[in-house]
Amino acid sequence: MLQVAFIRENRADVIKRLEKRNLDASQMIDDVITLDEERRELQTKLDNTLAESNSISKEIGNLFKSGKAAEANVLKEKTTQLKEDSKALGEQLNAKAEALNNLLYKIPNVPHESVPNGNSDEDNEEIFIEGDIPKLHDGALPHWELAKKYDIIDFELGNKITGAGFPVYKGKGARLQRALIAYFLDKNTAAGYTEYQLPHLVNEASGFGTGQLPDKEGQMYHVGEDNLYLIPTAEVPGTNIFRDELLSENDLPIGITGYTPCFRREAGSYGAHVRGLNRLHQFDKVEIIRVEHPDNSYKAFEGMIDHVKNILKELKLPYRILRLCGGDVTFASALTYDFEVFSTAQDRWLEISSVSNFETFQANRLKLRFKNKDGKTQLCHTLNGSSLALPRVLAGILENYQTKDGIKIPEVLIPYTGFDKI
RNA sequence: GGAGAAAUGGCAGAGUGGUCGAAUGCGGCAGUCUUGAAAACUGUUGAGGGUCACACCUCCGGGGGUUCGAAUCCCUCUUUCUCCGCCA
Repeated sequence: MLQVAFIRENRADVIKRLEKRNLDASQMIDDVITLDEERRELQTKLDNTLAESNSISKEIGNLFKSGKAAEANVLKEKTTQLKEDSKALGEQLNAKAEALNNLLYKIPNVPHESVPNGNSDEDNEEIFIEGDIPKLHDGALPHWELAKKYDIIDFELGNKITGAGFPVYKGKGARLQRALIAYFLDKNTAAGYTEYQLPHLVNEASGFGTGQLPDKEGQMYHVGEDNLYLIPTAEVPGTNIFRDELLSENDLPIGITGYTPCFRREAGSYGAHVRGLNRLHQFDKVEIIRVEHPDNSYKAFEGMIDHVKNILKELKLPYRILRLCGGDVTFASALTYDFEVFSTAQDRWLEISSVSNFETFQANRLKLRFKNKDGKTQLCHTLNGSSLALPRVLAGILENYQTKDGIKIPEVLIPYTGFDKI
């Protein structure tokens, strides 16, 4: 969430920049400022009341010690009213602070200046494109047909065991999944990221920390009995490592990577565009997460982009990079670049990675701070990106690498798969 | 699952009703010494709110209570450790 002090000091600018999200935030921003003023006023009143009763208590202590019990008892009566006052003020203050917080939770991050205007994914800006789109033989198939033809992914079996959106990978399909995970992790660790194995269920506090709660509660699977959530992305456990942390400046930058399955309810998405691997309830992803000094976060962002580019280049997949427009950039993000791979047999682009800089938006919620050179505490910047999400990369490989007599395996993956053709 | 113990600053660890935001050690920062570094010595060093700056307020796992006054007493929840049981 945004910092109140930042909103207060940059009121007009915040409103103007939020307009890029097609959001008129002026009312909310003004409410924040008013609520904050009221909150501080109550706080001062409460503080003064408490100060008075603290000093009386001290006096009472001294009087008792010097044997003046009668005088002490007179003072005791004075504190009764103060106690009532401070209780009432405390309740008002809590209510005010809660109202302020609830409002702050609803205000999205301020987009970076480079974010283009726009309403939907159609307004995203293509900033880079690379790789040759292969000419496929006649009768080239979309990946769900290929999966059946070569018996490497069984969607119906997943339906039987669990339900739609939980595919079963078999034989070379399963091995290819494992190969991709290992390959991605190796690339990430070679780039300096520390590998983590993270929990696949998280508690409520973690859900709030990265902002899935309270808003996107319906998108996560919830384990009611223990009040835990299945992670929709490794970002959640990975970033919550740093919840309530006060780092030293020397600790930065931090880069971690981890493979996890991801679970998404995807309530409300149906139709032809979700066929096959295009949209699943459970899928695999290797994530990269960075904690950065604010001065360095955009440089780090570029570094992450280059890193993902390098992987796609090695896989020899045709891809493009989009700078998301104000209408499409996610709630917590200031700047997001999406990577899309061209799926030749479907004749469409598939999103395979999304790299974002959240600046201090997540860190403010997480209370992730560092002590700067002057000894002051300051919020860190957080960033994350997929490196990479498996299913659509797999779709891209199957479709782009298909030949009349089998699917070739990208060269860099052969050491991981142990075979060069499906 | 049963029995017991515990949760304190960046970390370790004292503190059982007022003089405690909290001893001590480590770590961090600054300085002295040194060609430089290390060691040693000296000083400094929790977080949040509030203020131009002070003052002041809050915080000793979370929540509630007793009391004029709570890190300290009571209730409750959570977590950790030890022993027993079960077990990949």
